[in-house]
Amino acid sequence: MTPLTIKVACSNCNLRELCMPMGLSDAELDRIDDVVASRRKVKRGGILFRNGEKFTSLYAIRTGFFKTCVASEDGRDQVTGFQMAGEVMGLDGIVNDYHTCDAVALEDAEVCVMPFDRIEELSREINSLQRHVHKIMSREIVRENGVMLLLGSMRAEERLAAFLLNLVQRLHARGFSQSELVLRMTREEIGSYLGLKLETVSRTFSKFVDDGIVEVKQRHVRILNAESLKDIVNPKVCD
Amino acid sequence: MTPLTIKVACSNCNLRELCMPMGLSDAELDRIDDVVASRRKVKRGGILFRNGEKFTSLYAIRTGFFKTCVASEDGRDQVTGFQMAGEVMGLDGIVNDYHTCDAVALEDAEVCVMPFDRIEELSREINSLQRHVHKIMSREIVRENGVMLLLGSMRAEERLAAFLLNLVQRLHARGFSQSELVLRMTREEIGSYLGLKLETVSRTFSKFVDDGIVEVKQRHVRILNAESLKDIVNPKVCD
DNA sequence: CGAGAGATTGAAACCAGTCAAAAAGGGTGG
DNA sequence: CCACCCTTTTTGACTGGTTTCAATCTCTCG
Repeated sequence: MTPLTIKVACSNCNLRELCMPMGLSDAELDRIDDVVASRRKVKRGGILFRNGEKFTSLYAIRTGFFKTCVASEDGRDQVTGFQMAGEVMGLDGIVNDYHTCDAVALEDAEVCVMPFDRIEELSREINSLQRHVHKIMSREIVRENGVMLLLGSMRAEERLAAFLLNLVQRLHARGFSQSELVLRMTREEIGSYLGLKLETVSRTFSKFVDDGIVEVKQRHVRILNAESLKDIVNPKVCD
Repeated sequence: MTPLTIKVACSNCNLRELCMPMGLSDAELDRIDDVVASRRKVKRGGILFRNGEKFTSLYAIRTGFFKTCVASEDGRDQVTGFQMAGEVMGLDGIVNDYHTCDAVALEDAEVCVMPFDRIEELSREINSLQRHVHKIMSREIVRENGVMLLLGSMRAEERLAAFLLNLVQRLHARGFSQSELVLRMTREEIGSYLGLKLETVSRTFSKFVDDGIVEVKQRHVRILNAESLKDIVNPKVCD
């Protein structure tokens, strides 16, 4: 007989190869279970944390899909990232003890709440956890470097191509198709992330369809020619 | 009599309020001195570390001024930041054990080399150091969020205004003037950072001069009207 | 003093933005 | 189950900010 309730724990989470416990031994895994204080469900459109809110915890996504966005004083805002299962949110809050962005669920979601003081405590004892926390933060820095390159020097087609390739690659790492994906976000949110207007995103999708590179039906995208996408991102200079 | 050589140590560094040892007690300060393994001088134009190089250490700037830049495969590159005294470089290297950007000195510089395994070791023992390391990484994430907002949604004038205000604010924190600064980088490097061409940077400077907001003489900039700059960055919506 | 890197300025081209209208979905309530 | 409303998406025409290309100018440094 299976027990009625399965223990809330990293050790039996199917994301353990991707998420916080990555690279930990079984013994260490048991100890990290204490870090996950609780789970929290967030409905589509719901807010996990918002700009200005007190920072207490990091959040690991169990299911669902999020966007994070920052806003300037005059109301402009910018999507800074899209996060999926196994990814960690909330790192922005550490420096000033309050969050500097909003985290919004783009579909019904569930996250593991990891109080940061517990993480710090435990990572003093478990070297591989300490290392892992550092890597997660460093990975975010490197990711943002890439986005800066994209925003600073790419044209609309290059940005959208890079975006699609990145999404599909991350989905593939989670066992989904390499060529098909369902966008969880609107054209406007894609545009905000890529520094483009929603009309430009739409037009660029249409162009890719005309060129036979992708099929698009609303939010369903099928990549017909990944090589072309890669060529768009990194044009080969021939001379 | 003063000793002939002053010990290479955080405890007698005039940047200790700004740099790695920030917020540590005197006792802890003595221990963190061990982290700084050595100093390294980098000449103007010299490279501290480059993309692909093995990651071993973080670097705290003692004197001088750096830029960091990433490059895409097809040769495009993007300045991801300008760093000055007391700021830490190399965080990008943690995640994959090699650096993913270049760090180039824009003037003769000296850095403190801090082997990362020593930092990890010591931050297991000294809570405030652990916290500080986390804050430094988080600060970099938040900074990059701000740059994404800038690159994604601001126009040329807004970008340059934000850039000048940011620079002068950081210089002021280091005891320099609130209204005068010397740019250590070329128009092209500013443009790369701001996602603009060098001509656009130059034109925008000229426009600010015409508007009486700044005086510019080559790399010397005097801010005549900081309020105007702030208004440009955050236009007041009046309705 | 001359050479070369860096900066400024002008004119034309172009990519993305803006404004506007229409089409396509998706969800809700009768 | 269908009609209707609202959000999202697409497409067109036009505008405008930035880039591109080119010429000139200014400093710095050997």
